[in-house]
Amino acid sequence: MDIPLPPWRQPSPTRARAARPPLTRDQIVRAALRIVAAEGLDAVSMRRVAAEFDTGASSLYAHVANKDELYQLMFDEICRDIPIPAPDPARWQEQIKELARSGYEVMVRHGDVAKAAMAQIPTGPHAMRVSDAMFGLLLGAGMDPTKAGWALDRIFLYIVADAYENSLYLQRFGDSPERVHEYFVEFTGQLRDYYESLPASHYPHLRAHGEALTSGDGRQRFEFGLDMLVDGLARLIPAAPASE
Amino acid sequence: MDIPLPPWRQPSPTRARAARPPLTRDQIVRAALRIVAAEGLDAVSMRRVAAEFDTGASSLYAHVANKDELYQLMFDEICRDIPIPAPDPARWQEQIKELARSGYEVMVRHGDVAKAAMAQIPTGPHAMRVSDAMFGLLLGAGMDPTKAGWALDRIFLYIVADAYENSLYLQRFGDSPERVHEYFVEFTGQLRDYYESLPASHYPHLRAHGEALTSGDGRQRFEFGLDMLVDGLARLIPAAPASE
DNA sequence: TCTACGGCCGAACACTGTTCGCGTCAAGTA
DNA sequence: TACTTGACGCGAACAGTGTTCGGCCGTAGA
Repeated sequence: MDIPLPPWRQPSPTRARAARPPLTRDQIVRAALRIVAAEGLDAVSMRRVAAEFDTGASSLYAHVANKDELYQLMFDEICRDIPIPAPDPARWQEQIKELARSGYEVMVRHGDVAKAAMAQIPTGPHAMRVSDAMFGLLLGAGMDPTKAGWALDRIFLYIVADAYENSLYLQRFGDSPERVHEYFVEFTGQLRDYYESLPASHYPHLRAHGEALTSGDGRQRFEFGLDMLVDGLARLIPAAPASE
Repeated sequence: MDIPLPPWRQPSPTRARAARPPLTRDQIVRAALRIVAAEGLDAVSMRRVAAEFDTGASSLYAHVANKDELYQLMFDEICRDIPIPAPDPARWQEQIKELARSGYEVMVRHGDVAKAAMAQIPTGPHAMRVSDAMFGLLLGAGMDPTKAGWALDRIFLYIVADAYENSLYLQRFGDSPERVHEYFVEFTGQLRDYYESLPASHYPHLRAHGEALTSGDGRQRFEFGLDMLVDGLARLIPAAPASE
């Protein structure tokens, strides 16, 4: 039973079980995020992630319950990169916008992880840190806790939804990030032409304002919607003069 | 060649090619919507839809380019059910909310078709009819076309995103629609307990307001966010006193 | 020293969207 | 009336997917 192996039959030439570092959740999550950044979320399959460690998909299931949990872990890992501002109640509107922008930027930078974030109550440590900070800003502005909780929910829904929508556009426009802008210009041009070619009898307003409907890029639109939300919030502060 | 078939070998017992009505896009789309209503969007596979006509998946590809186009057609078909209010500029805020509520209701009623609507510029005839109406309300309120276009975009993003999130919750809570409410109550209860069990050193605000954070159902939250958006909109009307 | 256990992993299952190519039926043309 | 053409119907197959099963092995505990 203990016969030494002949030299031409080593226990798999050099690599197999030689000095394999054991898998960990963190390594798996980071590998998945690497794949998202390089190839998009659709490329993140269990087999693809496992291939990053020269192994099969089933090896991952010892560390991660299923793909959904992997998504949650990826989202939480990303939230680590969102900076938290020190609360300054006088500037609460601007601070909410700053935090929202940070979150949006992080999501957009990490491609379509936003998809994994939709419809998840944030329960990871880093996601909750961001939630707690935003909630604190709302409370500090003088809102009652129930409305602050709803506002928190709505603002995050907006951030995640926009980031998700954005990622779907990028995905549709092709894989080359440097060509995205010209594809975008071409696409909005076609869309404007289409609106302007509609019969005015059926779609009078779309027909008349094709130019306005296709103006502005993702950032401008995000900012515009953020203004809408925060301005609407100002009405909910009981005794404050809404804004300066 | 014209020998009559022996009685034990009829041209497929009774049903096969007897009097098959030809497939049409409309029938396919309606069958897909039937499946969504009964079994959820995840059950809508090409094979499943084809099975509704006792045929194979490949038969559908003569009428529908691919699954994405089928999704778009389903979404547009649903938009047919959204009633369009006759514009009354004096009540523009309430009318925007009515139209938004109608859209939300229709999406929620049709389960997770909202998923198919995210990141789609609406180009179907019925979807554009709804867009044109909402755009008209915004213009009628006195907004300049560019801002009205952005507002249109943001409002629909909000509606679709919330409906989508809602459908994901329903899906997660199990298949029985009558049990959804009690699952919801149980889930929010657990979530509240979880928040209240957090270390106050790390998450002071979440810890302190678990009750407030888990209050309100989907409708209340949708309405709250809608108020935020429309109130924020009121600031953009040049010479109007914001509201009555 | 033996035994248990937890991580590793190939194979398999039941799916998915989509394509290929063969049939067959209906309408148009000579 | 005979023939051709073309569109639709559809079984089979391809390349994927998430997940589970069962066996393997190396290490840690009794």
